[in-house]
Amino acid sequence: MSKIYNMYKTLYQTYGAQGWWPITVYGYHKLDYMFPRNKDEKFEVCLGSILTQNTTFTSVVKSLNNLHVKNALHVDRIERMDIDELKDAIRPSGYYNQKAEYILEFIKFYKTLNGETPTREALLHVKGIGEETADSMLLYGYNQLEFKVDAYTKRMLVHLGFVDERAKYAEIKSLMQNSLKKCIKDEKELLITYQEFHALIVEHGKKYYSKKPYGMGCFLPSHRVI
DNA sequence: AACCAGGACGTGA
DNA sequence: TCACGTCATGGT
Repeated sequence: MSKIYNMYKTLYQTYGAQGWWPITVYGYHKLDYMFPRNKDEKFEVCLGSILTQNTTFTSVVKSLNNLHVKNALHVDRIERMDIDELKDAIRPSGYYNQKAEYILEFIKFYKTLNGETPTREALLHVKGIGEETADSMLLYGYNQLEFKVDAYTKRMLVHLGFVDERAKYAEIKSLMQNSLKKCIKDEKELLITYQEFHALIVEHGKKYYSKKPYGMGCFLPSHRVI
């Protein structure tokens, strides 16, 4: 019925469960989702979401581990940490000057939450948090039904003819969410599907949508009618 | 050696 | 609104 949902099923059958978001402290790539995430995990997901901007997650793991061995994977510790020490810890994931600032901006906001789930709107007002990072935090940290769209998602959907090249973030997000909502009525299953789908797209994207021309060898069916 | 990675922001037109 | 430059380390 839904080509998008079929796309998900094909990717899942191909690559299997991805188990995102990978938590580094309690076990990297652990495949149980742990509903709901505890406080430390939420915070780690948020930090990782900032750190992973335009970088590979393996670099992020190094940064998070640098913080962890300093026992600094906590709000108060990072806040009190010397700024240069923070920059040094997150250096492996690049843009360390910007990201250190972003992290401190986020922590200021995070403390006002008192453990509550942030709204998307509020997250977007924090410097350094754009649409993708906000959805990343909400989807994987707070288990909210916010589909995460990234560069791979757009490239793939453009290549397969689902959206136009100039499609904006919100349009692509709506396409994915509306398609999946029609097919999946159970909320928890829908959430896991959002979480897995994005992870599967990244896995698939690394193989077929990182080098130009994009989509070479991609086995997913095109949306275009022949 | 060039190119890209699980982006966001600031600027000028 | 939008195209473009900038931020930076690390792997291929």
